[in-house]
Amino acid sequence: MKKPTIATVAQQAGVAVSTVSRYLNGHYVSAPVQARLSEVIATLGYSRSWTARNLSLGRRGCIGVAVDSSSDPWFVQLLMGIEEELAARDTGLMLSSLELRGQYDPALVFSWIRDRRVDGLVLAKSQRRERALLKAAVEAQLPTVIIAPDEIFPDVQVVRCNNTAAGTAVGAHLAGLGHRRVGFAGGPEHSIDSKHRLRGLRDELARRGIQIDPAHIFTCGSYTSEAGGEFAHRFFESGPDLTALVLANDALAFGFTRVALQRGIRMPQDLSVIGFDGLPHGALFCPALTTVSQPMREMGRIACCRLFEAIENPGRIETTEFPMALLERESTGPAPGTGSRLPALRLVIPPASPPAPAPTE
Amino acid sequence: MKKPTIATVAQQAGVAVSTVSRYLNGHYVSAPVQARLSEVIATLGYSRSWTARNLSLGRRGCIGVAVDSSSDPWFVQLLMGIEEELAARDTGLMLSSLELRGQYDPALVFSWIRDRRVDGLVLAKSQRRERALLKAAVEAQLPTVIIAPDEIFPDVQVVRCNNTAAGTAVGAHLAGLGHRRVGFAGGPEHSIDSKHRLRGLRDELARRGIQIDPAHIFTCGSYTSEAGGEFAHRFFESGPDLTALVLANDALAFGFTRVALQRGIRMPQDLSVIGFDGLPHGALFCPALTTVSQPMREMGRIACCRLFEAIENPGRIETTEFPMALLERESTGPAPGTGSRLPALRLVIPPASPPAPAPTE
DNA sequence: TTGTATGCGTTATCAG
DNA sequence: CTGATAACGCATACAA
Repeated sequence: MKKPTIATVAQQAGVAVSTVSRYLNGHYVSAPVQARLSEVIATLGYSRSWTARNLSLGRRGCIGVAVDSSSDPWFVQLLMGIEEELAARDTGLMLSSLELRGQYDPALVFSWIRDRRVDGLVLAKSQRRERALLKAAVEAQLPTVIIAPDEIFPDVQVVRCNNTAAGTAVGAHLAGLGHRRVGFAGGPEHSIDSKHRLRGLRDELARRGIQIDPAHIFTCGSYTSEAGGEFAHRFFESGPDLTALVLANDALAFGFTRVALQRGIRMPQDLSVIGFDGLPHGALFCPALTTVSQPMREMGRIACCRLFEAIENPGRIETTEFPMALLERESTGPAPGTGSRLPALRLVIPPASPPAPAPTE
Repeated sequence: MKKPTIATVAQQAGVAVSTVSRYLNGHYVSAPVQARLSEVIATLGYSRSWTARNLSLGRRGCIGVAVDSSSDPWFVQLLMGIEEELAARDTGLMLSSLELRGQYDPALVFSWIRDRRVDGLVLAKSQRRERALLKAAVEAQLPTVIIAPDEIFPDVQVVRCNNTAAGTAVGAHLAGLGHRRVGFAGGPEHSIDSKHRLRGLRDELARRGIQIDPAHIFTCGSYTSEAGGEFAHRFFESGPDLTALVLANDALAFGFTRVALQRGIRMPQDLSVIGFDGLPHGALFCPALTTVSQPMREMGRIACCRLFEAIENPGRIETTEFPMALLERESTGPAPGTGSRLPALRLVIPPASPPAPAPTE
């Protein structure tokens, strides 16, 4: 018993295939025929072939999604949103980690564009090096939307967050806690996100009469936790006089926190630390990382919507901006008050009774 | 200027479309024709339509991948491997998080099966509740492979890890560090993985003359970090006499560690903790979590390979088993030696000079 | 409102 | 080895 096709349905219902097609696509069909068709389709268990439909329509039935690494926890949240929207549209997905094999290799995405292997493209976290990719996509007239680009790209649809406002929120938060000596550690040299986050922070602090010493504006060189860890060593060696440090993203903050903890720094008693992005596993750390979160899932969803709009109706270029939200966890606290902050010796009393000693058998 | 088709190529080369098709699929074509075609194709920039090809071959050109949540860090690693293999085969992918909207909903995957929306299915971490799904797939004769099932499923291809051996490795590791009082905290009640990991651990310890007190075998009820945290509270309330605790996976260990740290437990000095899975971000914690890692990316890759084999040549049922590898990080250490392990008072000396006191402006 | 005929780009079958 | 030609399943002008 073969799978029923549109022809089977037409025959069973005593109408022409084109009528069935129209019915399927919501075009005009008389009420009685409509009823008959819905019945026949149900009893036959018919479902249309998306492959054939796509061929006829000249579509691929799938979109391409490219990102530095598809295991990036930030991207993963995005993917949830993309998945959600895609499921609703019975559309597939092709994934490309630009750094899948350890080094940057956009060849796959270029081939998608060249061969029109996908109906549209979403690029997450595009940087300067993605320019060629964007250019190719625009020239091929392939609908494209970029999410949270860390560089300025004209002529492309953008879904991003308001990083300046996020910086402002951090400034307000830290100032509210009484911090007056605040530092900032940026990511890559030319990162627009870092610049915006810093600007928001600086402006908000300035508004409250607090200046950031230019010597306390650092750069980590990248957005990885490794870079955060390396920076931490440099930071503590130089022993800057700060009560709070803002890192340009969560990954940096993770790496930094780990090294700080290893060095015996108490958080937030000795130093308040805050990141950006709102990665879920930041809540698992001890102390849990205070951060400013992006609505990543929603961003993924909306990016997909925009992309499908563009596929159906090309030409529109628009930017959607989301707010970020302060996620107050445990790594920020009141600024150290009076007295020495250099605890040469600390007393720690475990709250619960730990396991008794192991008998030496 | 339209996109060239196989017909364009045939015409330009002065041969029939069927010849071009054969050439494209690596069938027999005379050398001169071969040369001519490769030339024409290059100058024309021709690339074939996968949609049309799939229609003709009766394929969908994409596979379905289902998992509890596509943001699960374990799955994410798997996805890298899947992505890798898929890219090599120009195949798309449909994603379904079974718990995308907060509750279990396999409807989407059922519809994939019913409508044959995908060429094959990979199910990650299947549990008892996935039985109906598996049954439907088998009945529909849809090629399927399951990765790391936590339940016994016959008649399906399986890619899994050797959990018993992993338990053994943990046993050897802990015994080597001098631990003699070891506890184990399992996941869900009926988890096969938990059982196997425990069995390996127990057997190896027994082999070395160490018994696990049945009272020291706990269950967390699930595999989440929340469950790990809740368990930690119960665990410390009861104050069991242990020097090492093995948790059935990394997520549990994360939750447990956090609570332990909050309670002032030093790790590994007071208690050694170890998990299973080898999630990358376990290395970011302080202390970094010692664990037994699965080669997740490779598992994803191989699962895909098996799936494609099954698609081309159905019928074969085989199980591929991978070894797990001890990943020694910082949360395990020598068992506390002689003397009291109850540090009523501890001295902590920060290794580096922390920031100087903030002046009270 | 419905039916007819044709195209979408490939692959496979079967003669030559 | 190569060339016609019939599927593959659906959408859509165009005619009725």
